Amino acid sequence: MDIKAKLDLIEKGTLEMINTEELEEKLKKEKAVAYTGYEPSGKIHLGHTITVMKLKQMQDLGFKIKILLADYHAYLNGKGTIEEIEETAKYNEKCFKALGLSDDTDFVLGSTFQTKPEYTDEVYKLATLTTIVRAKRSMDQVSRHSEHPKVANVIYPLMQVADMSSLEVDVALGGMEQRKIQVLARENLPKIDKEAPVCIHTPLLHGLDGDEKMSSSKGNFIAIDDEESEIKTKINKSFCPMKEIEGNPIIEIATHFVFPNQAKLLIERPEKFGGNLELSEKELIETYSSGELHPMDLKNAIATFLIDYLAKVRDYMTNN
RNA sequence: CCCGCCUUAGCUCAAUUUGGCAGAGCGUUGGACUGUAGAUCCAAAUGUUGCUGGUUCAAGUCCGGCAGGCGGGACCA
Repeated sequence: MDIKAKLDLIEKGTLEMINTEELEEKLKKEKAVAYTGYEPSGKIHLGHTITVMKLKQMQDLGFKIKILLADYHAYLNGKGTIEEIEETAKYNEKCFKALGLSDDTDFVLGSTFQTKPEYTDEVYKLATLTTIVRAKRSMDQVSRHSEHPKVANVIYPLMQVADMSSLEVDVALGGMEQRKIQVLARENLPKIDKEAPVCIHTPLLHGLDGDEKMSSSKGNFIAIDDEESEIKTKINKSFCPMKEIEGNPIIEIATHFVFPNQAKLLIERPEKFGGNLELSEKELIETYSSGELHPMDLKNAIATFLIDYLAKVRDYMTNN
């Protein structure tokens, strides 16, 4: 596959790449490193899965994949004691493997390197380069909002920037909520004589309740190891306004999971409502916006799809 | 180190001057209405009132101690 084709593949489904020219250079490298950091989370859900799938795709294209299990970051973000978080990290590692990343994937626990002298030295250097306002702003979409924000909130982004240098990352992949931290890295790493990675941002999934963001703290997600019945119930309870595409979580699941995976979505429908349909992405959008496709039929189709799509994951989770 | 204020349901907060059955909104759950969800309407559930000792027939409320949070002051050779 030529480089142009690889670039197109990587760009597919992303919101932005900063920037494409640099990524092209990275693609000429032998084993360029792509990384994503995740705060250990009680459940790995479809939102996480968007980035994991992108990592998997890049792995297939020859990238070395490093996943940071960001235990200290979670700790700084008030997600629990470091012991609890490390338990969760183990579970998350299993989830990521279940999603199909190969054995060549490096899983790195943050605390294994984030206290080393070279690392803290870089954090301190970054601390002298970053204003408090800038650091706080970079955390707007990432940190828990507290009436009593902690110093931890401004250490967090500095560490994330230092991670990229310590893990020798060529490409940093993350959801759009990471953008401000990533840009901070692009800006400040060169100032401490480190190379800034290419930054790639993927879209955020709306919560099943229609909330801005699917998030484990809000319970508005499909977890990758949810039971079949749970998937059905959750999809059925989901926000899904008739004819509306924008901000519709069920349509988003179709866009981000069905169609990258298969050309058509089978909609099983009783005869009295028009009988079965097989729709391409474009057709789905048209049919749904026109009102010809009822939300309930779409929901049933999506639930069926997800149950099948996540079957391998459930198997892996129970057998490993 | 000193002083003041705060801590009540998952969340935001009520519970007056003067101690008298711990409440509301939001959220959650369930029903009604929709061939989904939401919106709307109806209904329900939920408490170690931060912890602890005391006063009292009776304490969220008064007194003491402790913890956590917030603000201020002091110290600055």
